[in-house]
Amino acid sequence: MENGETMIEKVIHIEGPYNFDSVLDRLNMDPLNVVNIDERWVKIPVHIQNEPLVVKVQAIGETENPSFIVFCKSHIDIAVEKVSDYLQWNISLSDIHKHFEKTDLREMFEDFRGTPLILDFGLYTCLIRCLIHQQLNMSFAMTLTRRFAESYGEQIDGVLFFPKPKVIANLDVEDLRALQFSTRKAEYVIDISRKINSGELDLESLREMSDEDITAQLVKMRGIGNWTVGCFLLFGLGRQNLFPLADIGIQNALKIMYGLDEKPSFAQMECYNKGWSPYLSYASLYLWRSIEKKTKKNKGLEN
DNA sequence: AACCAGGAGGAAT
DNA sequence: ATTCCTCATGGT
Repeated sequence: MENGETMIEKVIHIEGPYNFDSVLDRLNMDPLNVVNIDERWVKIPVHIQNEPLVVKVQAIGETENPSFIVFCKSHIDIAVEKVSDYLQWNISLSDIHKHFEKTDLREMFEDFRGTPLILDFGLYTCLIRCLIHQQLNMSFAMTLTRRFAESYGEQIDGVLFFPKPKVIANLDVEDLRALQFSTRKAEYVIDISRKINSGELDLESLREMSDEDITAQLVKMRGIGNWTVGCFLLFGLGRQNLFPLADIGIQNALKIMYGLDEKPSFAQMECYNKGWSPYLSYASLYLWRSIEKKTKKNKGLEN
């Protein structure tokens, strides 16, 4: 991109509302992502025919009339397809906003209008990130993820590509313990990587399956519980009707929203969310958004 | 300085 | 089928 090699580019228009600045804001919370808030772009690591390729996406439109320029060195059409999936450009947020106008999340959806669900950059990436995030505060979870990616990933054109299953499959528990993983978490991550590497677990094949079938299959594996499958379905596959009951963030958001003295029970949560189906994932997303703290970096950019 | 974190597994009921 | 305990370590 900066090295003089020829770039191909393509302009994409999509249906609004779609607030790309909120996307950049979220991506920017993860130090692994290469984001420029002022110039409104992000560089996304994709694999095309097993070859790594950096794709830069820059916004040139606004929330109600969103458009982008996509830049990369080759395979522009496949690259656009990939980033369309990751950034969920094919999902109509106007329908979803219409649905929530009739619910008690109305204000929240107005406040964050056009905030799309975005996916992790790859299914393996998503699954491992979910595993690492289990029971950890966001800050430490990011630290662990960063150490993991920097230690075993690959840096290409200034973008860090997430480690491949093959590399992690060959590690010992001690290697991840050295990064301050717990022994258990290290075992989970390595075991699952080995299963993927050996072909015993094929994440791509899950794309065709129902949420229920995927859950049944994944929960059997050591280290993957309901919460992790929920996150995988949501941030890996972009399934629209997930509501992670066990998630402390959702619980805290509901507690604040309804002015509860304690975190809500599962039964209460099921009761609140009745009207939000079949877009529970978006309810979850906006609830998370409602309690997100801004990073120091973003605070500095306000006003 | 306790208590909690965008949980999960295993043992003890 | 539930309830309780442990795991590692950083944040608050």
